Amino acid sequence: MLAIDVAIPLHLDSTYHYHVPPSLASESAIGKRVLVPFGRRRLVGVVLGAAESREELKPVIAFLDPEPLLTADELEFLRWAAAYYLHPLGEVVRAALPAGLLNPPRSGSSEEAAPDQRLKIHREPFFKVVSGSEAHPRLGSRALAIFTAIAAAAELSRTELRGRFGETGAPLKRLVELGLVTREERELYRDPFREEVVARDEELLLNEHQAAAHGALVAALGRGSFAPFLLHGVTGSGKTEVYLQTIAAAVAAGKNGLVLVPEIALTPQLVKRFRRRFDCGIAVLHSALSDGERYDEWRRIRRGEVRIVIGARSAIFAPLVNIGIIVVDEEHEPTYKQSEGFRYNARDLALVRGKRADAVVLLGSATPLLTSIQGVVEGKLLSLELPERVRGFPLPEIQVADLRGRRGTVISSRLLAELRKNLEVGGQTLLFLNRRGFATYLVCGDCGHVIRCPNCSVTLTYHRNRERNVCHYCDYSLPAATLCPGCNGGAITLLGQGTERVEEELRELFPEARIARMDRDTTAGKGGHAKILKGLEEGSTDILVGTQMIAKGHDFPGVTLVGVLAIDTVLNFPDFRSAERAYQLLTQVIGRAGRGENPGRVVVQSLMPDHYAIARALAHDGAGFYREELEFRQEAGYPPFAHLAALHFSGNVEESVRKGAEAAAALLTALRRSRGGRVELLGPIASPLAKVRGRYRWQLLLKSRRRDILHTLLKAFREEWRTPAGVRVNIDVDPVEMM
DNA sequence: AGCACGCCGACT
DNA sequence: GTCGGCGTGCTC
Repeated sequence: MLAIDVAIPLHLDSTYHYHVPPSLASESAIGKRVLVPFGRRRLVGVVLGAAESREELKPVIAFLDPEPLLTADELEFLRWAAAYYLHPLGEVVRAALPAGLLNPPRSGSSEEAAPDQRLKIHREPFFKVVSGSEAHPRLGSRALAIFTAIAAAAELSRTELRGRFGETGAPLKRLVELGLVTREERELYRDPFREEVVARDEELLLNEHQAAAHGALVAALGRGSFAPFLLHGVTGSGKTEVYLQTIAAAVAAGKNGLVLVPEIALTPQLVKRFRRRFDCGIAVLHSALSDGERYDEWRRIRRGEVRIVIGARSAIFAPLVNIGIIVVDEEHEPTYKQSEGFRYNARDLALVRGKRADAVVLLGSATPLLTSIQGVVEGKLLSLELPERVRGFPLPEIQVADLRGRRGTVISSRLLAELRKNLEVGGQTLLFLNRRGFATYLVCGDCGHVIRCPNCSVTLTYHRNRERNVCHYCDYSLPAATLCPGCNGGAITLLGQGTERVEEELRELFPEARIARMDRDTTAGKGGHAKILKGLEEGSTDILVGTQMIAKGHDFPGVTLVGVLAIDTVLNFPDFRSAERAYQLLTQVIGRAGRGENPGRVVVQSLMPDHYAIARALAHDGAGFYREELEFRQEAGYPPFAHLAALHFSGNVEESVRKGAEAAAALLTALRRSRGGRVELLGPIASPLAKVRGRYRWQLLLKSRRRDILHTLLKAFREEWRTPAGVRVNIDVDPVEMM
């Protein structure tokens, strides 16, 4: 009897086997969803392949798809990812499919009922006039009007007809019966944005560097084998145009293109440029899509109706076939990393998927990861450089406002002077501060009590427009108290400035200026980003204050002043990559200035203006920064070639999580000894035990120079160590090097 | 993740 | 005497 291997979307280490009753045997296929009994539940899994038949196997209940959702090749890729990230395959598969497809059926629904009822496929009848047919003399006036309308439009949907004629059921039926009109039911895709009309545009003339990069990429496409590139181009150097023209070459050669962007809500301009440039089908997997809309986009891709897919990190799993090129825009962005559940890095997976598909992989950035720079040095990545801004536009002029000895300064006198000047000439200003809220640190002036989150033990941030103290870690909040909860008396002092405070101060300083703020608090709703960015684009905003989201990929030629209020908060972040992050952020923010003939000005405030990450960013000296950072890491014992892995433990009971982590540490130490060492146990790091969203968490950090050894050790750990009940372990493989 | 099985405290 | 606490283990 036929038996199959099924991936179950639960946190389980193994896959499960079922037998297929003869009546269903013809439906069984790799990549289809299958409804199976599991314990006393019924779950939806995915068919992985054939299995050896055994007597005890339970039978599958039903196959849920007429055609497979995933190809064997895609499943192989997911298998690889599951093994590499040491994560259950079923959950990896779930991450790769549109949300909801693997949800279990609601209890009580019939056996045949699709478990994806939430994701209804929309169908719509379309009406077309049969060629050569003429209005029938016996038609009523309504039917005649409808017939004429359909004839004029070539084809009309029922919705369109209803909009014009009201209820159209009877006359349409008659038209069809008379053979004048055909009715065809088609699936309808939901996408509120597709209708947006965009004007075509033409390819831009490439400058010498762009042309050289483009030439190398097209040549690699022509060879049809895996070729990974790093496109290192300064801000404003025209990387996007290189992407566009290279993808155009791939499409012309009959191949498809996949484009990953850090966060699609922040890159509407990039998407628009693709829509303007290409006539072929484009799927955009943006975060504003509902589950249903996302499912529709997914099906368009699956059916081969699109040639180009643009999306955020999960788009690396898009069911696109025949991939010629994968672009990872802003490859240094930390958002490529999924940090919950199945922890993967889409930037790394792009290289793996590209290799499997014999595709060109193009990692683009003005501030690449140190890892990528090292990849170039080692010959694993091919380097393409765009050292100049397009049309020779100059880089902005930068000044440093040294904050040493001026504690508590939010806006230095130098920045204030520049702001005033810029407002006078009608220029726009971006102000960057890496902290939202009003005050980031609340302390009692009398007893010194600090207000902390009871769950996460981090300090709460005061938000003035909500009048609440909020934990930025778990979202816990309290009504803002003016009296100290510690001594029931002393007044709370507000320390540490956030974007809300800066906005308020600016309104006092420049009452006539039009000021906006962009951070997670002001961009919450659908289209929140777009609204704020539009204000800047249309010139109805003079000053925009914001967190790092203002640093990302927009071109605003009107911005002639950029102020960086406190880059030191990034630099002093407790992470060995903090210097790299600071350099990247600073360079990106600086790059927002003067995207045009006007070079613009930048003022950077810092307590550590001489730090190499800051100094090199200010000098536009990327090469210098990477050289110094490499040296620094080698000295500090964090060579860029070290691999890190974190074991995350979480559960509801403090004791079991701590004990679990301790037992894991002991086991890892033992394993390391028996397997030759060369892995360093660094953790526990940061807070030994934190409570986040009601769950206790603990993490262990491992470091090794050899990925294979680290990986073997982690794998052995997964196999040998039994997770205590109530404790969940996630392994975060953070390959600092991964080519 | 559920869901059951299984042994120890307060209830109709 | 049972109802039910959640610790432990299993799910083809």
